[in-house]
Amino acid sequence: MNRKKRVTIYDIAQKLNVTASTVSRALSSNGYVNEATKQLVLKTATELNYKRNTLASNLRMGQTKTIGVVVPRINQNFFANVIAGIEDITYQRGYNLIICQSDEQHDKEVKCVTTLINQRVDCIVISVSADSYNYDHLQNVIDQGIQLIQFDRVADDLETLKVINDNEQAAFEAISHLIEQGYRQIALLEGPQNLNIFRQRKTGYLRALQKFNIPVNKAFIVENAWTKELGAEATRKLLRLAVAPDAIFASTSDFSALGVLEVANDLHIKVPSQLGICGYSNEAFTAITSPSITTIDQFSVDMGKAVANLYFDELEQTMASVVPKTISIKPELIIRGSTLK
Amino acid sequence: MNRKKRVTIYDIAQKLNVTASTVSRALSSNGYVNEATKQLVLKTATELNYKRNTLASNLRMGQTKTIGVVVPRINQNFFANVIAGIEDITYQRGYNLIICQSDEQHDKEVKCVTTLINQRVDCIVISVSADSYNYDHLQNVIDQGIQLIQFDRVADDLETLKVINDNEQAAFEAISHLIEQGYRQIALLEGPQNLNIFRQRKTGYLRALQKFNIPVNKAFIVENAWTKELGAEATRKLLRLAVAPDAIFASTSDFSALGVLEVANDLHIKVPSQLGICGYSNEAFTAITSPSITTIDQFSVDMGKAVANLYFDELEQTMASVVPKTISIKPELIIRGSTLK
DNA sequence: CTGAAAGCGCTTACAG
DNA sequence: CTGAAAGCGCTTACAG
Repeated sequence: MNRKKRVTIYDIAQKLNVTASTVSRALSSNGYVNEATKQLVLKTATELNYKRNTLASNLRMGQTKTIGVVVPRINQNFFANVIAGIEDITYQRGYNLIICQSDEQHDKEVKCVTTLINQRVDCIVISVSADSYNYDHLQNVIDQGIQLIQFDRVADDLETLKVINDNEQAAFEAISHLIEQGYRQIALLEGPQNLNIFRQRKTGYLRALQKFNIPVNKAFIVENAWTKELGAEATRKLLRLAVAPDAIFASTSDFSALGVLEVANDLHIKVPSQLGICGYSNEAFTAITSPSITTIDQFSVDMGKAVANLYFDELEQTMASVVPKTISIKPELIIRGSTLK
Repeated sequence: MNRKKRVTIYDIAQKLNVTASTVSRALSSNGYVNEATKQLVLKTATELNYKRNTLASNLRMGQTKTIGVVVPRINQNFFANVIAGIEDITYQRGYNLIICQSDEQHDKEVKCVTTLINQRVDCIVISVSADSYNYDHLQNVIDQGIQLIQFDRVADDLETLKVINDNEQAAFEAISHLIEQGYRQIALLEGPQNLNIFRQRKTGYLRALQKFNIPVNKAFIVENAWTKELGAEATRKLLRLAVAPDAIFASTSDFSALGVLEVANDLHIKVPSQLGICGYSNEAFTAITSPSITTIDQFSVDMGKAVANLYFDELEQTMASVVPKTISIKPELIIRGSTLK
């Protein structure tokens, strides 16, 4: 380690013939310090290019002003946006962010959480991975007295602060819209049902069909059509059915919806007249396909901000044990060419 | 702070009637410890749900195993991918990442860097903001004895480790391709020239024209057409020229190229026959527009991995002062419909 | 208003 | 193989 010797409060103290206590008080504006001394300390600190050692400070103070974030994938649009939103708020408050990605693997997620606990972060913000099979590691966070906020993909049973999208309502509105446009044979591409978000979207789908008295056709519900490729594959199968769907709700993602669109184009099936398509997430590309794709905007940056604000709001009531609380953000159906007959 | 008292090595020591020294040695597998004692310590540690306090450990050890990353925007595809790449490698090495975004603002960038210095990160990885006007803060990093790696947008003069794309060559190849396709009136949408990447792309553009003996038309070079809107605006102006371009190289980004394409479509100008379009970055959407857009892939995830690997490789030669070194990644021209006559 | 002292939780040379 | 002690760089009650 070619680490150079760094200047500490002792260096400043020595130079000014005072003690470290005084320097510390001057630098942190904590406790009484003679104004003249204070100015002198401040001046000397910049002269010597002093940088407070946050490590030592944190260790002493028992808090790190750091929030740990665990997401399945950093470079997935939705999560990147949530992180940006969190950063926006936490930065203003002088907090740092430690970011980890679980790569959708439960084991890696557990390791990430452990690391964050070891780092003594003040709060852990998490959206669980797709193959999560238990939540002991999250319980552990709570047991360690670290704040825990879940967002988007949450473990329902765990009583924590949560920020979610109203997925059920969004799906309900999407399907209602399809029905109003005259579609009747509506297929659902669903995601892993161990994730709350996909369960909820399915519920919204079923609720809408029920409301409009449209029978559920099990052949129309395709499991795990998450990617573009899987969406395309599912579409090919669906379109081969004796009674083929006249609309497909890719509840997993816009990528999946894109797969649907590409297959439709390949087969010269006209969208939206012969086949309606609705995606989920409002990825940038949905606006520029032809036709453009109807989708659902999740307000991801706002979601991140809500997460961060929740932390700061709940922290104010510092001593009190945290009351579980869920903030639900209402997504918005963005109606575009792919469903407008 | 409802922080609970956490279990420390002293708690374990007390329970086992040994000292903290022994516990520490057992936990870190450092120095001699009786195998039986060691197992006992390990067992007790898990029983008590002990988590090492990384803060204290780092303070004592003088390193944090943490890398700070500063990017203009976390939720920009390119940067999100680079971060994911960095994370992939650093995670394997047990390193943490602290992420900051400068929001393209020099002042915020300076603050981010200061925070990271205070955090005593072992290394700072940065891609500078668009309005950077000096690099004192980066010099400061070096002065503090912290490793500095620049990537993509770098301060050329600063002698540090760098990972860059060969922007000039990429632009050169893109323009050469356009010329080979028969385009002769090639316009350039350029980005802020204080950023090296945009200077280099311009150089590549000029070099290609020169090679093929095509005179430079100053009216064809449009400053600062960075976004979709600005790209569109620039295109409208360019197409109104007495001698209008027959191809546009949106060297700033694919978003800009998308703006070009949309204007062309609006004006019923045929792409690629009447107008060729080339973007930069290989954003996902470029593959699915119609026509699809020729662009340049930067291998962003690989770039992130290269950054991280560079850190670990140079660290091995620990004591030696770091020799400035630049790794150049060769981007790849992705030829698509928008330039294939 | 300032100083002396203890302590945050760890690690590690030094004895034994 | 284990313990006693010092120290990483701060902060803060307690005296004065």
